[in-house]
Amino acid sequence: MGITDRKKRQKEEVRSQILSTAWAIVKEEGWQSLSIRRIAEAIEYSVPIIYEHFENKEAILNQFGMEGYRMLAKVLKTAKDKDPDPARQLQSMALAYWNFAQKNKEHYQLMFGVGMACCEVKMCGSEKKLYKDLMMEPIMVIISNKKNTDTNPCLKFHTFWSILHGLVSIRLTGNSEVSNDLNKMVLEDAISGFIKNLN
Amino acid sequence: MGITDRKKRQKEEVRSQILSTAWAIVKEEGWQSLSIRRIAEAIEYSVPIIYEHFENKEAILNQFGMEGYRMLAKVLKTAKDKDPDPARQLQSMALAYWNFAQKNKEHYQLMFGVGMACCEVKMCGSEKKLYKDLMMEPIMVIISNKKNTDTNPCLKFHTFWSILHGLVSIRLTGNSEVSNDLNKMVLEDAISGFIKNLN
DNA sequence: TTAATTTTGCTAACGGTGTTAGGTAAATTG
DNA sequence: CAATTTACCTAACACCGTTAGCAAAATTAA
Repeated sequence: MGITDRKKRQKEEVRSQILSTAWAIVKEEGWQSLSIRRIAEAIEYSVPIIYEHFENKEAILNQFGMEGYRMLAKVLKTAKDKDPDPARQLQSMALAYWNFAQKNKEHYQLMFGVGMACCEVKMCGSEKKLYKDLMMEPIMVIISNKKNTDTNPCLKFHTFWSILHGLVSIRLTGNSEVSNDLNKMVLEDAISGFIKNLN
Repeated sequence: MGITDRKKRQKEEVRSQILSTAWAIVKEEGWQSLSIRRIAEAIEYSVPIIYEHFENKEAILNQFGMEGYRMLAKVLKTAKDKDPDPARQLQSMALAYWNFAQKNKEHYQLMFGVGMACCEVKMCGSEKKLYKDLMMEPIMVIISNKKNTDTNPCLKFHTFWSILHGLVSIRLTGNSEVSNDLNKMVLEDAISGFIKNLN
């Protein structure tokens, strides 16, 4: 039956239209602007049609989430394959990870629940500065005690903070299955490594 | 005038009721369940009353955001004051930071835009595993090449990932004012420190 | 005490969201 | 040509943040 074939193709076409339209909206205006109604309007179909292709809005988001993980795996693989040395592999993969997040901001946000529907806490400048200063001070003391004068304290503070925040937010968003105890061990491991490197 | 005094007190009372009720809702059901209407119902006032105390919903959230920063600064300060040695100060503050995030999950989410209105990307188990395996492999190689046999590769992978994710998500959420170039330098700094520590 | 004015709080609406029940018109089948 | 399936839409439900406009109460002035 060629007719049912064509119908299947047409239905598939609508499905991919939904996804591509959704992506266009996200790219232009961010995740917060993505709504079922806006997709429906853009593809010139009524709202319930979308629910014939996806169970709900989350199902649409999941498509992009999975796509993101596949893309990340791909760039990591190519980075890894460039060199047989494991240490250089790690360096290269780290850079690839960073580049992926930069070039695919929207994917990364979805994959790790970062900055979605954020509340724009920008007004607390002075409150932020306080805890920043607190963490910065001992770092500067350690640096000044060493002969290595070209160490950037601001850079070191940022490294310190990144380690902490990465650890915490991975646990908070439930992106990991490790226990609290292991998480705490990771913390101590990472920080002691940081301090060793500081000297 | 005692009357205007009492009125001011009563108004202040309503304001703090709004905040405490909002907090109760968040604690019980998370940020996604917090709505102006639910607060109004709980304090037994109509919705517009809330707008007499706060410009909008975001203003309410900002209160908790600022409170969070103040709390964080406090615990960091006490941690720092426990020891004059800067290295031990860093260790202690790192632990304090971690404990703060654990005990004040809701505050931390708000402060750093983590896992808010997240899309629950849980279905991509196999997709996740792929990139995990890729990053894990070179770590295991390095570990096995060294004599230190008690190094946990799973722990090391998590450290590696935390550094990366922390760096990325801080930049994505706009929680930092550093440039892309500096951010990249932090990346290289942190990773080289990690690898050095791995050996 | 009464009239004018301010304060206080409400109802009801606007425009938006995700989701679904129920009905109509078109296309396919018998 | 009639019956049935398929495709699709309208309209609603229950939420959301936000605001305009009005009624009642409290305060002040005469």
